[in-house]
Amino acid sequence: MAAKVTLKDIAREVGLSPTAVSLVLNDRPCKISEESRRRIKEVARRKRYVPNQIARSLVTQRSQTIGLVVPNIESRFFSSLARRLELGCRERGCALLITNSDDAPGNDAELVRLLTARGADGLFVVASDEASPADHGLAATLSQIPVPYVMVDRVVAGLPCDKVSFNNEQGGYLACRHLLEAGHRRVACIVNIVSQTGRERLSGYLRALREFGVEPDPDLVLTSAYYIEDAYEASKALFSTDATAVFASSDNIALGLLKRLYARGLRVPRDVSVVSYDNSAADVLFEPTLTSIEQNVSELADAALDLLFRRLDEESAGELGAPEERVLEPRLVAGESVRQLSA
Amino acid sequence: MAAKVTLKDIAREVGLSPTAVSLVLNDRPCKISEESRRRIKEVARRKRYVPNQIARSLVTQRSQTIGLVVPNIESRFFSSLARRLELGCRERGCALLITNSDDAPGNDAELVRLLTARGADGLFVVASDEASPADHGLAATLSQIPVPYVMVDRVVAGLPCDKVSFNNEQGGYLACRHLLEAGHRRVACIVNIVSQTGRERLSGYLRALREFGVEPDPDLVLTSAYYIEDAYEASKALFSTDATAVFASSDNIALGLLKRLYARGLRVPRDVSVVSYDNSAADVLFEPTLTSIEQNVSELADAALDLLFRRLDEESAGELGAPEERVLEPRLVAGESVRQLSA
DNA sequence: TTGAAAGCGCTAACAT
DNA sequence: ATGTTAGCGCTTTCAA
Repeated sequence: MAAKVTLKDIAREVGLSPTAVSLVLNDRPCKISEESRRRIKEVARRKRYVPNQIARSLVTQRSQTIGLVVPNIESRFFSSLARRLELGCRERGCALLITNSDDAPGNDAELVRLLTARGADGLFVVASDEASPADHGLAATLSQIPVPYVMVDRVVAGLPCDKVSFNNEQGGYLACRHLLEAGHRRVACIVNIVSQTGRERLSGYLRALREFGVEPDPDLVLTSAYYIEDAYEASKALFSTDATAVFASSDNIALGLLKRLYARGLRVPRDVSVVSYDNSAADVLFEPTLTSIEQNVSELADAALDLLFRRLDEESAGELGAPEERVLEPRLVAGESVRQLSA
Repeated sequence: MAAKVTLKDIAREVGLSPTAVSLVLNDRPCKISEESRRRIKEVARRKRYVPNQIARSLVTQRSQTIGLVVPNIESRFFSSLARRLELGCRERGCALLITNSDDAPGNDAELVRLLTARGADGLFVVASDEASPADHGLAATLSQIPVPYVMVDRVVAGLPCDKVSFNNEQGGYLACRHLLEAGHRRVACIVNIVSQTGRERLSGYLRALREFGVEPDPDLVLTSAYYIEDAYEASKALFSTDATAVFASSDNIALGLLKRLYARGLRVPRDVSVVSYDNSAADVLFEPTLTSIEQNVSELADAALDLLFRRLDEESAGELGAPEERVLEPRLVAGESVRQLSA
């Protein structure tokens, strides 16, 4: 454990002022003689000077740090998102402070405060899914923080701020339409009804049914909680229906469903057709490959980065524009898990 | 975006000094009248005062922030680790700054510097696996930073510092011994030879063979790179051997292997027995369940937290002790993927 | 019971 | 071409 080296140490050793050292080390346009520059850099390197960001932040009012709140870093979707955001921030000279809310709405607001207290210049916030559409704790906290932020993926309605998310309703619609177009009429849907995201996907599913003139059957809408095991349990109820196809509205749900189907000796798509959502790497295993609704994480991250850093630019430039909301479209990627029913 | 409120603002409003406000808001033992206390707290709450951690850090020389360098946050193992470390840090009043090295040894050292420059009080470092056993870039950087750190999971030999890791050699040994005990004699091993971890597991495999008097057969040692697809490719070579069992020395390798076996129409354990390593959630899907070598992430995180925070205590107390290295033992968890051969 | 003053390490005006 | 001064927001002696 080496000792800390400060600007002043270097200044003393070189026999110049701290200012001169600061100027040179930051490559600022100034008139310091080549000779002095050389010596300053020499000494800095030899003493392994590392500038103290904390001190710099205090005076510049910029920490070069961005905060991120995610519900669950263990989920593949969020860890990918975190990774891309971190890359993007680093490219722009910032570090990313990642925090985990464990999907507990109470934590969201606390983490937002913690992050701003630590001087984050801006925030990416993925709200807890269980947050009510107008979560007041979070909304109130966000409206009071002194830095720009972007709500990502899960969006609290009625909060006028920058937002990026996927169109979940459309995702559900695409999934169900695909099954209907393949000739299925008894299409089940397994959904986490507690989740805002899940409800949106469900309403897309219903829209597709309506569009095809198919009467929605409550018995075909199965509810499952978040985990694979929950979906495994929920899927049992399928066997007492005449469904020929299932829309599994999340990756975990798809995994639980498939496990259940296999355990029962059923084959996909021979016996049941399946459309999944947001295929995780795990699905690479499946023969046949799964047809699924894909959300492009990079696109999400890029949009969020773009929005936040634009805001930061605007902020330092003076005036900032109106909040912007971007909705990204999911895509259906055809695999081999849907059987074409002959008419 | 609200404005920033400082100690001074409150002091002015209450008509007391910043000192008084600081004392009260930090609950320091001091003699400020109950009446003043009340008013200070009142105003602080009303104005939604949030203390500026940056300023505080500058004077206390403590940022209440810990840094983490992981090779790949998208990997389940590391994201779980990150989550547990973050929880542990938060319990202890610290935030965790998570950074991703993309398994590039060059990034390790840079991130370590970045984190310390940002005033991290301590560091958890998971080295890039491809870092040579005595990676000098990283080792040199680490030996010069002014804060304590713990090397986690992947350990650079010859660096005298706190370390926590799993015994990979023992893991390989347990896996292979289990197969040998089940009567298998033609036991293949698929391993990422580029990785330090992989090589250790391989040598455990070889030790088990020696112990059972089985001559190692080079044809049964297959090399694969990191990803599932690599393992899928590598596994093809199995079919030209007479192996009855396979030790898949990582989770990705197990997935690629299984995909290959299934594609070929082979069944586990009927046709081939398999022992996996570090089962990820994905494996929950398999029927039969996989026998595998398990590493307890919580244990790893707890040990790392314990070590680092003890160091931090020692540091502020005065003298600090000698580096400590903890090696955790993996466990074999029996599933149904190993067939007992009758003698 | 309270406040003034100094200073953490750095940057940014403003001298010289 | 280089230095001085002031101050970011906070904590911490030390003095009143």
